[in-house]
Parts: sequence; C-alpha cells; structure tokens
Amino acid sequence: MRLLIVEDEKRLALSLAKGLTAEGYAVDVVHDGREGLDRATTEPYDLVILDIMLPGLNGYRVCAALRAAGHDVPILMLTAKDGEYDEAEGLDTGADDYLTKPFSYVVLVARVKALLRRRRAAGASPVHVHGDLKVDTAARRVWLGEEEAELTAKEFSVLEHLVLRAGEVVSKADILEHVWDFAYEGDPNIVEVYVSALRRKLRADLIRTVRGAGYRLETAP
Amino acid sequence: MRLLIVEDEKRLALSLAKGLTAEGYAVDVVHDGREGLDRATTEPYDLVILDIMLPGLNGYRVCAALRAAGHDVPILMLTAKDGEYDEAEGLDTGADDYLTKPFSYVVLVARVKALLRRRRAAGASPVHVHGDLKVDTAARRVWLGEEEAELTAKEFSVLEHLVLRAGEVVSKADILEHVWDFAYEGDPNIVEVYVSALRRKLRADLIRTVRGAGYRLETAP
DNA sequence: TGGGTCCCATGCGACTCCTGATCGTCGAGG
DNA sequence: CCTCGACGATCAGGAGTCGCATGGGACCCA
Repeated sequence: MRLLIVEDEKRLALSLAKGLTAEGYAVDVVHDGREGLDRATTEPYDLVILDIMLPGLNGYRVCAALRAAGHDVPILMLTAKDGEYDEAEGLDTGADDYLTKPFSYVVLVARVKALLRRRRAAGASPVHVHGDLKVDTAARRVWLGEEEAELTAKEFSVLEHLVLRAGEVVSKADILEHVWDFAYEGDPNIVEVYVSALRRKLRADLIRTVRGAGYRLETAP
Repeated sequence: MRLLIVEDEKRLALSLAKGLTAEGYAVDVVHDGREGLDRATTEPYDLVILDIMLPGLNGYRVCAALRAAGHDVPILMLTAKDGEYDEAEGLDTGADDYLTKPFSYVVLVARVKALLRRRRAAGASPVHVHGDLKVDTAARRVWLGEEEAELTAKEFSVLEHLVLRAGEVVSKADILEHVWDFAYEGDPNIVEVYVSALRRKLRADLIRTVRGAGYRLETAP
C-alpha cells in the first residue's frame, strides 16, 4: 500500500511518515499543494493524506482537481484547527474523511486503516501485475506465470517495495529505510542478499541492477 | 464482531456487556460521549450502542460527528423515556435504529442481530463457503462437509474474522484487535492457541501460517 | 463441586535473518 | 584494448526469532 502525505509542517509530516512506514506502508511526502497534485496524478497511490492549509494550492483545490481529473483515490483531510474545516466544502470537493488537529497518532492510523478497508470492501484489488509476475499484497502471495513462488517475509517486503515503484530506480538506502527499521544501521549488502534471493526464486532478469544507483523492477517484457 | 456500548448508567451498561459477551461478541464499554466518540473513531467496531443522555457530549452529537467523519458503522440509539427521542433528529444524524427504555434484553439482542444482518445484506450473505467449509455467521454454526463442528465462542470469533477476509493474510495483531476487546493486553500467543484449536477441530491445512505476517484462510484451490 | 472455556507459561523445533568472506563483473582511464 | 579499482553477487554458518504443542490454573455457570 502506497500513501502520499501532502503537509507543509515538516516535523509533522516526517513523524507521520515514520510511523506509517513502520506500519508497513510505502510513504512519500511532499510539502506543497502543487507538487502534491502532480504526484497524486502521476503515481498510483492507495491513499492521500492532505493538509488544507498549504502553500501553492490549498487542500480543497488539490482535492477538487484530483476528483475532476477522475481519480478516486481515498483522501483524508487534515485541518489546522476546529472550525477551519468547512464540512460541506470538504465533502463537496470529494474528501472521504477528515481529522482536526491536534490529533493523536493512533487516531490517524485507525482512520487510514478504515479508509483502506472501506476501499477494499468496495472491491478494489491489491494485485499488481507486471509481465508474468503477479503480486497480491493482501494475500502475500506471488506468482510467476502459473507457478506460485514461496517467499519469506523479508523477501516479500523487498519485492513489494520494488513492485510499488515498478519501472523506477530504487536505491538501496531507500529499500533499507522502508523495509528495515528506520534506524537500521546495518550493511547495505543485506539488500543485495535479498535481491539475490528474489532473482533465484523468481527470475534473474526481473530485477535489473543500475550500477551506482540501485535496482529497478522491469515492467515491459 | 466487536461492539461499543456508550452508556452512563453503569449497571445497565454492565449487564448489557455481560449478556452480549456471552453471545460471543467482544464488547467495550465507555461512560461518556466524548470518550465514546474517540473510541468509535479509533477502533474498528461493527456496531455502536449509544445512549442519548450522556455526560460530555450527547448521543445525537456523537452520532452526527461519526457520520461527518465518514464512519458508517451501524448505530443503535437508546432513549431514556418515551418522548425524549426525536425520531426525525435521530434519523437525521444518522442512527440506524433506536430503542426506548425500558426494553427487554432479548429485544436488544434481536435489534443488534438485525442491524448486523442488515449490514451484511448490503454486501455478502451471512453464509460463507470455502471449499468444504461452511460458516454461518448469523447462526454461529460451522460445517465441514456434512458434519457440523462444535466450536467455542472465541474459536468461532477467530474463524469468523478469518472467513470475512478469506484469502488475505490477517496478522495476529489484527485478529487480537477485532476479536478481543479493548482492555485486553495479552500476548499474541493466545491467537496461536486458538488457531491451533481450529486446525484440530476442522482441518489442519485450512488455515495457513504465513511466517512473519499472520494467518490466511485458504480459498478454493 | 464439577465441567467447560479461556488464558498463560514453558520448552522444543524449525526456519529466517544477518554477518563476513570470497568471488565475479563493470567501466573508466591510461 | 588492457588494467585496476570499486561495486555487486553469492555462499555458508551461527544466532536469534517465530510458531506450535501441551499442561495447568483462574474463572464462570450449572
């Protein structure tokens, strides 16, 4: 599951990102409305957390623009203080839920989970397909063609992270940050070890090495 | 199935909790409106029983706030005496049903079941079939092939949660969260114990362990 | 008081994960 | 075109974690 946080308060944004990453989500953060809109329209997010008070373009506008462009990604609005949020306007522009600051972290996580759950109940499938590779993130199962591959938890997490960014180059540092603990201080070699295992269990040419930069999951066959 | 009771009369709240627990629900109780709202927004309840006369925040307000935040959990209102309840207002704020005190316990249980059933009717049937496993969540009965299995309340609740998300990996934390009540702070080993019991009473390969992630109820092959 | 459910504790067994070392490969610059 | 250095791939083994089974105690209801 991939989340986008659009929030200009950097401390808050960072702490949310940290926590949600620990929950197992792939999290991107941007700090202004314009960039938020760009990212949300170009990348496949499962949920957007959107502050209302933003430089560039405010949250309502971002939300409305997204809906106008036909994106139905769930949107969770954040409001700076009680009363600022105009509920009618929020619902009009197409937000799915909102939270009033200050809120506790557990509340946020609960809302995020609830929205994703609601989405899933509506029939959205968490299955990613690239060529003959099929990854079901909810079932934690992987197929290569007809055959199912048996992956360990870590192997699956690494693959999931690559799949969520299929076609992009993902650095080892990025993989370490998302799959391992934030404060992990180990050898980046560990990533190589897992990529190696994935190539062995799946197919060698599925994950391309980009020397000096990282890895890229091949999309087109 | 997890229920929240928001009721300041402690004797009543306690007796309802006791009865509903015996029915196999995981029940949490809070005594004022503010905390009720907090809980209902942060924990994944399947139904909320909400008194109108409450300290802190009255029932209408709690209900309206829940709906405004996008939560569609079924809500059963309790009114202190005939005439106090303004049906129009109750329905406006988004309650699904109401009961006028005094009411009998069996009536309450019937309404609770009806609401949960209605919820299901909107989507899935109360009977789930996966291979030769048949689970009737309304009657709380389980068959394996022709033979009915005798499960305890907790065993059934665990199975029910797995069945509702058949094919997906469900973490132990998630099972704990949904099957046990808020006050429970036990270790995840208890989930292992119940899964073990289910495998023994049903069939070992029905619930698959996904090491490091959780359990998955196997769907059709 | 007795049967049953529920929860906890312990020990064992199996698997996963990481470390460190060695080997292989790429590419820049001479 | 060759050499060298840096980066990446692979392998094996031990430590640690995770999951399972089992037995016993607390509690509840008949």
